[in-house]
Amino acid sequence: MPSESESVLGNLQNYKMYLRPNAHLHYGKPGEKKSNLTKHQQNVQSLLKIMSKNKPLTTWEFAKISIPNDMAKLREREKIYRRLLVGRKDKGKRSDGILNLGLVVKDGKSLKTGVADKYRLSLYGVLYCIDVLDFSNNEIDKLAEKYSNVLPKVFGKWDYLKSKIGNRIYGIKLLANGLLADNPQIQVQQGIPFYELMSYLHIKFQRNFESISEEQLAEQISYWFYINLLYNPIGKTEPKTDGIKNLDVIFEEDALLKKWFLIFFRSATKYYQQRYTILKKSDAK
DNA sequence: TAATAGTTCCGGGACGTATA
DNA sequence: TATACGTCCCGGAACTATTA
Repeated sequence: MPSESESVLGNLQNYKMYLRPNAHLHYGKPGEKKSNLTKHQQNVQSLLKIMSKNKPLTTWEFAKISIPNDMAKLREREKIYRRLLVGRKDKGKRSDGILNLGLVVKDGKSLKTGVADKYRLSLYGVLYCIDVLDFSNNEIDKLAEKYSNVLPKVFGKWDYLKSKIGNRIYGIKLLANGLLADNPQIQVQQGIPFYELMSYLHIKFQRNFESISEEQLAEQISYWFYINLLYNPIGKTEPKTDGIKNLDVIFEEDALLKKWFLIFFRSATKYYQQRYTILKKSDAK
């Protein structure tokens, strides 16, 4: 049950068009030097970084990570973090926190004393970290480990995927950078339905422009990830096989994953067949 | 066992400074 | 200059650990 203080997430187009530029505006852009950031922006980024390395935690626990020994300073830091997350009220005016923008979500409760909310990055928070915080591959690995249950088909299989495709796994950076790859001008090798599948992916989720559940968003991101692996710039290496068989390297030891992807592939095929039939019937001759 | 101290979480506000 | 932010105050509730 999302409360009024939490934001509603949209699909990937929404991320590209609104959330990502908005987050850049408020909390910093990729490649921006740390010295150019306001203190507030640095605070937000350092909190996001802590979140990327941990499971869901309370504001108190986040503060404790930075200040383990000094109670007075710890209380102060806890307050800073809580205000960054949930916003604050000053002279009757309310200003939003990062929970409101959608980079962070509540996930679970701590019952140590009373009830306290736990927080973690949203999927877009994850993408923002990869996009802006200049993560090394090791940091992405760590993030994938902690967020494996949020993005099960990618982060949940991270080590397996890495053993199969190596560094191409970090192609997730392209998505974080806002590259949806649904542009027909992107050139791929013949016989690879890269553009067709990417386009269909966006068609499939277009109804979710304004609102999407986290599970559905994880699906969209996961499809994007595997479709992206089909991409090979022309002239680099000749493909040994055609079409989505290129993904068999990954799928051969994971039948469920293969099935999941094939269902998507077939519904794409069906979609284009139906469209083609409509065109065919309306041909003036 | 009962009092005391410490921890975790929440909230409000004053006030000076930084940012637009 | 209006607004947002940082820093420093404060107190209450509810629980746990320590001490006497």
